[in-house]
Amino acid sequence: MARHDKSATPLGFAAHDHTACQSRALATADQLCAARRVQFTPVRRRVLEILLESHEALGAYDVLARLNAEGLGSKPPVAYRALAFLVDQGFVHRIERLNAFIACADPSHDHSPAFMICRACGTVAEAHAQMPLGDSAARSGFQIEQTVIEAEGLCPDCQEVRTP
Amino acid sequence: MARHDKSATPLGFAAHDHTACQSRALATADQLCAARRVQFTPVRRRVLEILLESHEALGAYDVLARLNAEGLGSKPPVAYRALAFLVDQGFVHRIERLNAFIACADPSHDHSPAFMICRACGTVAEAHAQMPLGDSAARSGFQIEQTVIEAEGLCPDCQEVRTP
DNA sequence: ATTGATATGTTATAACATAACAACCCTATG
DNA sequence: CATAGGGTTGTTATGTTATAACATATCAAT
Repeated sequence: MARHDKSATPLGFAAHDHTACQSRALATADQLCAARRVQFTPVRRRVLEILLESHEALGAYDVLARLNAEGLGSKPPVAYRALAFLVDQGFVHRIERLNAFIACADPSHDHSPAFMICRACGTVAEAHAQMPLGDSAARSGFQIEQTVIEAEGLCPDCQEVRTP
Repeated sequence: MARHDKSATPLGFAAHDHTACQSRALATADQLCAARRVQFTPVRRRVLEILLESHEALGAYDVLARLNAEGLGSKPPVAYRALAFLVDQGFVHRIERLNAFIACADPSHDHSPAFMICRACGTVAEAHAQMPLGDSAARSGFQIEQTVIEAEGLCPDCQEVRTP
Protein backbone atom coordinates (compact mmCIF):
# COMPACT_ATOMS: atom_id res chain seq x y z
CA MET A 1 0.00 0.00 0.00
CA ALA A 2 1.60 3.19 -1.17
CA ARG A 3 0.23 6.50 -0.01
CA HIS A 4 1.66 8.98 -2.41
CA ASP A 5 0.29 12.42 -2.81
CA LYS A 6 3.00 14.32 -4.54
CA SER A 7 2.48 16.43 -7.59
CA ALA A 8 6.16 16.17 -8.41
CA THR A 9 5.20 12.91 -10.05
CA PRO A 10 5.75 13.35 -13.77
CA LEU A 11 3.78 12.24 -16.74
CA GLY A 12 6.74 11.82 -19.02
CA PHE A 13 8.94 12.48 -15.99
CA ALA A 14 7.95 16.11 -16.30
CA ALA A 15 5.99 18.17 -13.82
CA HIS A 16 2.40 18.63 -14.87
CA ASP A 17 -1.04 19.57 -13.63
CA HIS A 18 -2.01 16.23 -12.26
CA THR A 19 -5.52 17.23 -11.30
CA ALA A 20 -6.22 18.10 -14.90
CA CYS A 21 -4.52 14.90 -15.96
CA GLN A 22 -6.89 12.91 -13.75
CA SER A 23 -10.09 14.66 -14.70
CA ARG A 24 -9.30 14.50 -18.38
CA ALA A 25 -8.77 10.76 -18.17
CA LEU A 26 -11.99 10.27 -16.24
CA ALA A 27 -13.97 12.41 -18.66
CA THR A 28 -12.57 10.47 -21.60
CA ALA A 29 -13.48 7.21 -19.93
CA ASP A 30 -17.01 8.49 -19.32
CA GLN A 31 -17.41 9.45 -22.94
CA LEU A 32 -15.96 6.25 -24.31
CA CYS A 33 -18.11 4.07 -22.06
CA ALA A 34 -21.20 5.93 -23.17
CA ALA A 35 -20.22 5.65 -26.82
CA ARG A 36 -19.50 1.96 -26.46
CA ARG A 37 -22.60 1.26 -24.38
CA VAL A 38 -20.66 -0.36 -21.60
CA GLN A 39 -21.31 0.38 -17.95
CA PHE A 40 -18.91 2.59 -16.07
CA THR A 41 -20.03 1.31 -12.69
CA PRO A 42 -18.96 2.69 -9.29
CA VAL A 43 -16.40 -0.05 -8.72
CA ARG A 44 -14.90 0.39 -12.17
CA ARG A 45 -14.84 4.15 -11.90
CA ARG A 46 -13.32 4.04 -8.45
CA VAL A 47 -10.57 1.67 -9.55
CA LEU A 48 -9.68 4.01 -12.37
CA GLU A 49 -9.66 6.94 -9.95
CA ILE A 50 -7.35 5.06 -7.62
CA LEU A 51 -4.93 4.30 -10.43
CA LEU A 52 -5.10 7.90 -11.56
CA GLU A 53 -3.91 9.19 -8.21
CA SER A 54 -0.29 8.66 -9.15
CA HIS A 55 1.94 7.59 -11.98
CA GLU A 56 3.05 4.53 -10.14
CA ALA A 57 1.78 1.10 -10.97
CA LEU A 58 -0.41 -0.57 -8.36
CA GLY A 59 -0.81 -4.28 -7.81
CA ALA A 60 -4.29 -5.76 -7.91
CA TYR A 61 -4.15 -6.31 -4.17
CA ASP A 62 -3.17 -2.70 -3.53
CA VAL A 63 -6.23 -1.64 -5.47
CA LEU A 64 -8.30 -4.20 -3.61
CA ALA A 65 -7.16 -2.87 -0.25
CA ARG A 66 -8.33 0.59 -1.25
CA LEU A 67 -11.69 -0.70 -2.43
CA ASN A 68 -12.09 -2.67 0.75
CA ALA A 69 -11.37 0.37 2.91
CA GLU A 70 -14.17 2.14 1.08
CA GLY A 71 -16.66 -0.69 1.32
CA LEU A 72 -16.62 -1.39 -2.39
CA GLY A 73 -15.49 -4.98 -2.37
CA SER A 74 -13.01 -7.07 -0.49
CA LYS A 75 -12.37 -10.18 -2.52
CA PRO A 76 -9.75 -10.53 -5.27
CA PRO A 77 -12.19 -11.13 -8.13
CA VAL A 78 -13.77 -7.74 -7.55
CA ALA A 79 -10.49 -5.97 -8.20
CA TYR A 80 -9.40 -8.27 -11.01
CA ARG A 81 -12.70 -7.91 -12.81
CA ALA A 82 -12.66 -4.16 -12.65
CA LEU A 83 -9.06 -4.11 -13.82
CA ALA A 84 -9.83 -6.48 -16.66
CA PHE A 85 -12.65 -4.21 -17.77
CA LEU A 86 -10.44 -1.13 -17.67
CA VAL A 87 -7.67 -2.89 -19.57
CA ASP A 88 -10.18 -4.11 -22.17
CA GLN A 89 -11.45 -0.59 -22.65
CA GLY A 90 -7.92 0.75 -22.92
CA PHE A 91 -8.16 2.94 -19.81
CA VAL A 92 -5.50 1.01 -17.94
CA HIS A 93 -2.38 -0.86 -18.94
CA ARG A 94 -0.87 -3.87 -17.32
CA ILE A 95 2.86 -3.69 -16.63
CA GLU A 96 4.10 -7.24 -17.07
CA ARG A 97 7.39 -6.61 -15.44
CA LEU A 98 5.70 -5.50 -12.23
CA ASN A 99 2.54 -7.57 -12.28
CA ALA A 100 0.82 -4.27 -11.77
CA PHE A 101 -1.49 -1.76 -13.40
CA ILE A 102 -1.30 1.85 -14.38
CA ALA A 103 -3.81 4.33 -15.75
CA CYS A 104 -3.41 5.03 -19.43
CA ALA A 105 -1.90 8.40 -20.25
CA ASP A 106 -4.14 8.85 -23.27
CA PRO A 107 -7.17 6.57 -23.49
CA SER A 108 -8.64 8.50 -26.39
CA HIS A 109 -6.50 6.79 -29.01
CA ASP A 110 -6.01 3.12 -29.44
CA HIS A 111 -2.32 2.55 -29.17
CA SER A 112 0.28 -0.03 -28.44
CA PRO A 113 2.01 1.38 -25.39
CA ALA A 114 5.59 1.29 -24.20
CA PHE A 115 6.79 2.11 -20.72
CA MET A 116 9.75 3.45 -18.83
CA ILE A 117 9.86 2.21 -15.27
CA CYS A 118 12.05 3.90 -12.67
CA ARG A 119 13.45 1.22 -10.43
CA ALA A 120 14.15 3.73 -7.67
CA CYS A 121 10.90 5.64 -7.26
CA GLY A 122 8.52 3.33 -9.08
CA THR A 123 7.22 5.98 -11.44
CA VAL A 124 6.08 4.60 -14.76
CA ALA A 125 5.97 6.83 -17.82
CA GLU A 126 4.15 5.88 -20.95
CA ALA A 127 5.94 6.48 -24.21
CA HIS A 128 5.66 5.81 -27.87
CA ALA A 129 7.90 3.24 -29.44
CA GLN A 130 8.66 1.94 -32.86
CA MET A 131 7.76 -1.65 -33.60
CA PRO A 132 11.09 -3.07 -32.54
CA LEU A 133 10.55 -6.51 -34.02
CA GLY A 134 9.17 -5.62 -37.39
CA ASP A 135 12.26 -6.82 -39.20
CA SER A 136 12.67 -10.10 -37.38
CA ALA A 137 8.98 -10.79 -37.64
CA ALA A 138 8.83 -10.03 -41.33
CA ARG A 139 11.83 -12.22 -42.07
CA SER A 140 10.56 -15.17 -40.09
CA GLY A 141 6.91 -14.80 -41.02
CA PHE A 142 5.81 -14.26 -37.45
CA GLN A 143 2.54 -12.38 -37.21
CA ILE A 144 2.71 -9.93 -34.34
CA GLU A 145 -0.51 -9.15 -32.55
CA GLN A 146 0.82 -7.28 -29.55
CA THR A 147 4.18 -6.24 -28.21
CA VAL A 148 5.23 -5.66 -24.62
CA ILE A 149 7.88 -2.96 -24.36
CA GLU A 150 9.03 -2.08 -20.88
CA ALA A 151 12.28 -0.31 -20.16
CA GLU A 152 13.64 -0.26 -16.65
CA GLY A 153 16.16 2.23 -15.36
CA LEU A 154 16.44 5.53 -13.57
CA CYS A 155 14.27 8.56 -14.10
CA PRO A 156 15.91 11.98 -14.23
CA ASP A 157 15.15 12.75 -10.58
CA CYS A 158 16.53 9.47 -9.29
CA GLN A 159 19.78 9.65 -11.26
CA GLU A 160 20.88 12.52 -9.09
CA VAL A 161 21.00 10.30 -6.04
CA ARG A 162 23.53 7.49 -5.95
CA THR A 163 21.74 4.19 -6.29
CA PRO A 164 23.96 1.12 -6.40
CA MET B 1 35.00 -16.51 -33.96
CA ALA B 2 31.46 -15.83 -34.99
CA ARG B 3 30.40 -19.24 -36.08
CA HIS B 4 27.07 -17.98 -37.22
CA ASP B 5 25.50 -20.09 -39.84
CA LYS B 6 22.35 -18.23 -39.21
CA SER B 7 19.54 -18.14 -41.66
CA ALA B 8 17.21 -15.19 -41.52
CA THR B 9 14.74 -17.27 -39.59
CA PRO B 10 15.12 -17.08 -35.84
CA LEU B 11 15.89 -20.29 -34.11
CA GLY B 12 12.73 -21.81 -32.78
CA PHE B 13 10.50 -21.22 -35.78
CA ALA B 14 12.76 -23.02 -38.19
CA ALA B 15 13.68 -26.65 -38.42
CA HIS B 16 17.17 -27.12 -37.15
CA ASP B 17 19.53 -29.66 -35.67
CA HIS B 18 18.28 -29.37 -32.15
CA THR B 19 20.75 -31.85 -30.72
CA ALA B 20 23.57 -29.65 -31.93
CA CYS B 21 21.72 -26.63 -30.63
CA GLN B 22 21.56 -28.18 -27.18
CA SER B 23 25.11 -29.41 -26.99
CA ARG B 24 26.49 -26.13 -28.26
CA ALA B 25 24.61 -24.24 -25.55
CA LEU B 26 25.80 -26.62 -22.86
CA ALA B 27 29.38 -26.45 -24.05
CA THR B 28 29.25 -22.67 -24.07
CA ALA B 29 27.84 -22.66 -20.55
CA ASP B 30 30.61 -24.99 -19.43
CA GLN B 31 33.27 -22.74 -20.89
CA LEU B 32 31.78 -19.55 -19.53
CA CYS B 33 31.37 -20.98 -16.03
CA ALA B 34 34.97 -22.09 -16.05
CA ALA B 35 36.14 -18.72 -17.31
CA ARG B 36 34.08 -16.90 -14.72
CA ARG B 37 35.00 -19.26 -11.90
CA VAL B 38 31.43 -20.00 -11.00
CA GLN B 39 30.16 -23.47 -10.30
CA PHE B 40 28.11 -25.26 -12.90
CA THR B 41 26.64 -27.69 -10.40
CA PRO B 42 24.45 -30.70 -11.20
CA VAL B 43 21.22 -28.90 -10.35
CA ARG B 44 22.16 -25.87 -12.44
CA ARG B 45 23.30 -27.96 -15.36
CA ARG B 46 20.22 -30.13 -15.23
CA VAL B 47 17.91 -27.12 -15.19
CA LEU B 48 19.64 -25.75 -18.26
CA GLU B 49 19.36 -29.13 -19.96
CA ILE B 50 15.66 -29.25 -19.19
CA LEU B 51 15.12 -25.81 -20.67
CA LEU B 52 17.17 -26.78 -23.70
CA GLU B 53 14.88 -29.66 -24.54
CA SER B 54 12.52 -27.39 -26.40
CA HIS B 55 12.05 -23.85 -27.56
CA GLU B 56 9.08 -23.39 -25.29
CA ALA B 57 9.24 -21.48 -22.07
CA LEU B 58 8.82 -23.48 -18.87
CA GLY B 59 7.47 -22.21 -15.59
CA ALA B 60 9.60 -22.57 -12.49
CA TYR B 61 7.23 -25.20 -11.15
CA ASP B 62 7.45 -27.19 -14.38
CA VAL B 63 11.19 -27.23 -14.00
CA LEU B 64 10.80 -28.11 -10.35
CA ALA B 65 8.56 -31.06 -11.18
CA ARG B 66 11.26 -32.42 -13.48
CA LEU B 67 13.96 -31.96 -10.87
CA ASN B 68 11.78 -33.63 -8.30
CA ALA B 69 11.17 -36.63 -10.54
CA GLU B 70 14.92 -37.03 -10.82
CA GLY B 71 15.62 -36.63 -7.13
CA LEU B 72 17.40 -33.33 -7.56
CA GLY B 73 15.24 -31.14 -5.36
CA SER B 74 11.58 -30.74 -4.64
CA LYS B 75 11.09 -27.34 -3.07
CA PRO B 76 10.51 -24.08 -4.98
CA PRO B 77 13.71 -22.34 -3.87
CA VAL B 78 15.80 -25.06 -5.49
CA ALA B 79 14.35 -24.32 -8.89
CA TYR B 80 14.23 -20.56 -8.41
CA ARG B 81 17.85 -20.41 -7.29
CA ALA B 82 19.08 -22.45 -10.21
CA LEU B 83 17.04 -20.31 -12.59
CA ALA B 84 18.34 -17.12 -11.01
CA PHE B 85 21.89 -18.36 -11.49
CA LEU B 86 21.30 -19.23 -15.12
CA VAL B 87 19.64 -15.89 -15.78
CA ASP B 88 22.52 -14.06 -14.06
CA GLN B 89 25.00 -15.88 -16.23
CA GLY B 90 22.99 -15.13 -19.35
CA PHE B 91 22.25 -18.77 -20.14
CA VAL B 92 18.53 -18.40 -19.65
CA HIS B 93 16.05 -15.59 -20.18
CA ARG B 94 12.92 -14.87 -18.25
CA ILE B 95 9.80 -14.24 -20.32
CA GLU B 96 7.83 -11.70 -18.31
CA ARG B 97 4.68 -12.16 -20.26
CA LEU B 98 4.58 -15.84 -19.41
CA ASN B 99 6.23 -15.86 -16.01
CA ALA B 100 8.45 -18.50 -17.48
CA PHE B 101 11.98 -19.25 -18.58
CA ILE B 102 13.70 -20.21 -21.78
CA ALA B 103 17.24 -21.21 -22.67
CA CYS B 104 19.21 -18.50 -24.37
CA ALA B 105 19.74 -18.99 -28.07
CA ASP B 106 23.26 -17.57 -27.94
CA PRO B 107 24.86 -17.31 -24.50
CA SER B 108 28.24 -16.49 -25.92
CA HIS B 109 27.48 -12.81 -26.42
CA ASP B 110 26.04 -10.46 -23.90
CA HIS B 111 22.89 -9.15 -25.44
CA SER B 112 19.61 -7.56 -24.69
CA PRO B 113 17.14 -10.06 -26.01
CA ALA B 114 13.75 -9.71 -27.63
CA PHE B 115 11.21 -12.47 -28.09
CA MET B 116 8.44 -13.60 -30.35
CA ILE B 117 5.94 -15.79 -28.56
CA CYS B 118 3.49 -17.94 -30.50
CA ARG B 119 0.22 -17.94 -28.61
CA ALA B 120 -0.90 -21.10 -30.35
CA CYS B 121 2.01 -23.49 -29.94
CA GLY B 122 3.96 -21.77 -27.20
CA THR B 123 7.20 -21.64 -29.14
CA VAL B 124 9.39 -18.71 -28.20
CA ALA B 125 11.95 -17.39 -30.66
CA GLU B 126 14.71 -15.07 -29.65
CA ALA B 127 15.39 -12.14 -31.93
CA HIS B 128 17.37 -8.99 -32.11
CA ALA B 129 15.61 -5.69 -31.72
CA GLN B 130 16.45 -2.06 -31.96
CA MET B 131 16.27 -0.02 -28.78
CA PRO B 132 12.67 0.99 -29.22
CA LEU B 133 12.67 3.66 -26.54
CA GLY B 134 15.91 5.42 -27.28
CA ASP B 135 14.18 8.56 -28.47
CA SER B 136 11.68 8.85 -25.66
CA ALA B 137 14.35 8.08 -23.11
CA ALA B 138 16.77 10.63 -24.51
CA ARG B 139 14.13 13.34 -24.62
CA SER B 140 12.95 12.73 -21.07
CA GLY B 141 16.36 12.02 -19.58
CA PHE B 142 15.42 8.50 -18.56
CA GLN B 143 18.44 6.21 -18.21
CA ILE B 144 17.56 2.80 -19.59
CA GLU B 145 19.28 -0.17 -18.00
CA GLN B 146 17.27 -2.97 -19.50
CA THR B 147 14.36 -3.35 -21.87
CA VAL B 148 11.79 -6.10 -22.03
CA ILE B 149 10.59 -6.70 -25.58
CA GLU B 150 8.12 -9.50 -26.06
CA ALA B 151 5.90 -9.80 -29.10
CA GLU B 152 2.97 -12.16 -29.02
CA GLY B 153 1.27 -13.53 -32.09
CA LEU B 154 1.26 -16.47 -34.45
CA CYS B 155 4.31 -18.25 -35.76
CA PRO B 156 4.45 -19.25 -39.43
CA ASP B 157 3.32 -22.82 -38.77
CA CYS B 158 0.34 -21.81 -36.68
CA GLN B 159 -0.91 -19.27 -39.21
CA GLU B 160 -1.36 -21.97 -41.80
CA VAL B 161 -3.89 -23.83 -39.73
CA ARG B 162 -6.38 -21.00 -40.02
CA THR B 163 -8.96 -21.53 -42.75
CA PRO B 164 -11.61 -18.81 -42.54
C1' DA C 1 39.78 -28.68 12.97
C1' DT C 2 38.24 -24.46 12.30
C1' DT C 3 36.83 -20.82 9.41
C1' DG C 4 34.68 -18.82 5.54
C1' DA C 5 32.55 -19.06 1.17
C1' DT C 6 29.26 -21.24 -1.65
C1' DA C 7 25.50 -24.23 -2.53
C1' DT C 8 21.54 -26.98 -1.28
C1' DG C 9 17.54 -28.49 1.69
C1' DT C 10 13.36 -27.21 4.17
C1' DT C 11 9.63 -24.68 6.31
C1' DA C 12 6.54 -21.38 5.94
C1' DT C 13 4.30 -17.78 3.86
C1' DA C 14 3.73 -13.91 0.66
C1' DA C 15 2.02 -12.27 -3.61
C1' DC C 16 -0.58 -12.81 -7.73
C1' DA C 17 -4.69 -14.83 -10.12
C1' DT C 18 -8.96 -17.38 -11.43
C1' DA C 19 -12.86 -21.05 -11.45
C1' DA C 20 -17.33 -21.68 -10.00
C1' DC C 21 -21.50 -20.47 -8.24
C1' DA C 22 -24.92 -17.37 -5.80
C1' DA C 23 -27.25 -13.05 -5.58
C1' DC C 24 -28.53 -8.73 -7.33
C1' DC C 25 -30.32 -5.27 -10.51
C1' DC C 26 -31.82 -3.68 -14.44
C1' DT C 27 -34.94 -3.49 -18.52
C1' DA C 28 -37.41 -5.52 -22.29
C1' DT C 29 -41.20 -8.10 -23.43
C1' DG C 30 -45.51 -11.17 -22.71
C1' DC D 1 -47.46 -7.15 -13.36
C1' DA D 2 -44.08 -10.78 -13.74
C1' DT D 3 -40.64 -12.94 -15.24
C1' DA D 4 -36.76 -14.03 -18.14
C1' DG D 5 -32.29 -12.74 -19.62
C1' DG D 6 -28.01 -10.16 -19.56
C1' DG D 7 -24.68 -7.99 -17.15
C1' DT D 8 -22.48 -6.94 -12.70
C1' DT D 9 -21.09 -7.86 -8.10
C1' DG D 10 -20.39 -10.91 -3.92
C1' DT D 11 -18.25 -15.00 -2.00
C1' DT D 12 -15.90 -19.36 -1.44
C1' DA D 13 -12.34 -21.89 -2.51
C1' DT D 14 -8.32 -22.87 -4.71
C1' DG D 15 -4.56 -22.54 -8.01
C1' DT D 16 -0.16 -20.46 -9.37
C1' DT D 17 4.08 -17.93 -8.88
C1' DA D 18 7.72 -16.33 -5.78
C1' DT D 19 10.64 -15.40 -1.68
C1' DA D 20 12.16 -14.83 3.34
C1' DA D 21 14.41 -17.17 6.77
C1' DC D 22 16.91 -20.56 8.68
C1' DA D 23 19.29 -25.30 8.67
C1' DT D 24 22.62 -28.37 6.60
C1' DA D 25 26.27 -29.79 3.56
C1' DT D 26 30.56 -29.32 0.99
C1' DC D 27 35.04 -27.96 0.25
C1' DA D 28 39.22 -25.19 0.05
C1' DA D 29 42.45 -22.58 2.73
C1' DT D 30 44.32 -21.43 6.82
